[in-house]
Amino acid sequence: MSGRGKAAEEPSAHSLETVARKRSRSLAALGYTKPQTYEELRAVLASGTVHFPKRLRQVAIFLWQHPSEVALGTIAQVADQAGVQPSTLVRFAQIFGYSGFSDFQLLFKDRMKGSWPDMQGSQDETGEPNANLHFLNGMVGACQASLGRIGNDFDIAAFETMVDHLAAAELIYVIGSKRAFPVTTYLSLTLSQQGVRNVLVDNVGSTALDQVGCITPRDAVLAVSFSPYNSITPDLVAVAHERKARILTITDSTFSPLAKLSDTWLEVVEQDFGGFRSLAASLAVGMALVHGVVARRTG
Amino acid sequence: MSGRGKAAEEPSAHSLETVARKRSRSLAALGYTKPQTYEELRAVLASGTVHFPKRLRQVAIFLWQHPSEVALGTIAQVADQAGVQPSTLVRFAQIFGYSGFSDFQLLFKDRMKGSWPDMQGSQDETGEPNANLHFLNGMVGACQASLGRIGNDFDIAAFETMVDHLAAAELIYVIGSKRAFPVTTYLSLTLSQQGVRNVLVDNVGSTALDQVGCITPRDAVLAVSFSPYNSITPDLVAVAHERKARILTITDSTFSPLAKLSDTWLEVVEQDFGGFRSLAASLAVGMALVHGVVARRTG
DNA sequence: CCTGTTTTCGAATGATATTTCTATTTTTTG
DNA sequence: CAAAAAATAGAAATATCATTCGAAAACAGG
Repeated sequence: MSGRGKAAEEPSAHSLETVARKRSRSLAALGYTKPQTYEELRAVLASGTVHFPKRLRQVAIFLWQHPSEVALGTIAQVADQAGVQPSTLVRFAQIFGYSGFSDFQLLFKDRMKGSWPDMQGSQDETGEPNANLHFLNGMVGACQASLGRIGNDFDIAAFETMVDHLAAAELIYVIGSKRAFPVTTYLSLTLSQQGVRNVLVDNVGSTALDQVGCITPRDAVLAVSFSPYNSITPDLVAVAHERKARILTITDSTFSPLAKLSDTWLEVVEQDFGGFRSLAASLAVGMALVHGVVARRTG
Repeated sequence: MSGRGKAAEEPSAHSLETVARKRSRSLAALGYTKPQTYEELRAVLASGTVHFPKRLRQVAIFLWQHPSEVALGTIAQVADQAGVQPSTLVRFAQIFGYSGFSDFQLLFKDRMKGSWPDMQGSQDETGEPNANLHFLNGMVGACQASLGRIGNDFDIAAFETMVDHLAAAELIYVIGSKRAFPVTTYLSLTLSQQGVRNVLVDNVGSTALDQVGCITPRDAVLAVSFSPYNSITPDLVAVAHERKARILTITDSTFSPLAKLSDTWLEVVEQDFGGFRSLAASLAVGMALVHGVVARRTG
């Protein structure tokens, strides 16, 4: 919001050179051009051509998932929510060629302004006095928003590929921890009910590694993983990958460590409300996968 | 964003009097209460009961017509666009009982955050030739329908009672099998993450009966069960009932064997599509329960 | 036309946010 | 395993912002 600094001038040939010599790492120096719009930024992030270290990746994930927080908040608030230092945000912005966070933030503000061109008139009077009911409504809203996103942009090609691989597999290993575990549980259950043989890797008795150690190249792994990616799932999937199994993943961003291990992956972004995350979209996609596999095998 | 000032305390009877004597004009002094939401503010402005002098009216009109500018901009930018001095904006905010512009601006930011939780809404009703996509849309529809039913008829009283009992319990046993298991898994996980001690009765090693054999009258059981009711869940709950624990149930019909064993129960009806049942509504209600318990215990 | 009150303006002030810089930690490389 | 490079955290510095306050202007009533 402040401290814009007088160094806000466009990166001239000279300053580019200087930066490149001094810090040696800026996307501009690598031939990238500074994203002028939010969509361009998203495209760059999604391309996966840029590999960030831990904290910067953390920032990228947060920007991806909570653009409105970035637009509305101060650098301190955003840094806090993303779990990094304010200076890390500045570094991130500068890597993309901006003079600092304020400059960078304009992308997000413009985006918001653009997609909400000062409506006037629409009124919804939903006075909600009860706190519990309020939360419930918020949670329902988060679920519906998550489901809504599926309708908008869904990678049907990736989905079909996943169905193909799963249908062709001799045995399907279903892997997921923490928040993803309810999803894998339901997947495994419905697969079994539909007569599709599968193994739910639940790590009871800490036997997960031994289980995935039995995977053969004819098998497929259906992995589900959400940010933060600090569970055992990536390790298990890495083993499966070494053993040359097909890896099919449901995850919530390009930055998932599973993305690069996977033959195909689907992005399913779940919304949260008050820190409680929806699973509705993932479950729906999961059911569709099961249905697809059954249809492919029987049809 | 800054200079919040130490004069942020609510207008007490005394300060009201003082202000009224000194400046003689604040809506609080006129019996108005400080608007807590953007909608309330709009209502006050629209009512036309307040007559502002020229510059303040200018402010009111600008706020009405360009709420997003107010949310995203700094006081200087907003003042500039509205054609007034920054201090005029501060005065305006203070008339409504806020300590200053920053405080006032939160109304607009919250409003934006709330109604822009990441894109949502637009559904394309294109006739879908792809079978997989068709099923996915059907599944999404089933989820949304299930969620929608919550909004219509929800027994908030039963919900509150359940929260009370759960919050009062020494230890919470979470029980559910088959389709209900993903729900109990997520319930147990989030409860633990929120610091609420609980036992997930998962029947690994067929130890479920022994686990529930440890239940005391000070404990509570949170049971989830769906039709058909042929699983082990009713048996486990029956044991818990004999041991005089509180029984709180989420189920899908009056005919559930759990209903008669329960102190309180909530009906959550999940819709299915092609034989695949949604869990969205149960999960949403479950999260609301967890949230309620945490709020009750900490608040 | 004058006087008391209300409103507005704009500079001074106090507070906050952003950025820069450096020591430390982590990672990579030979 | 050691040395070099990169990345990070944290604090200090700096720029910007929000608020206050006194004086000038506009207004209303007599």
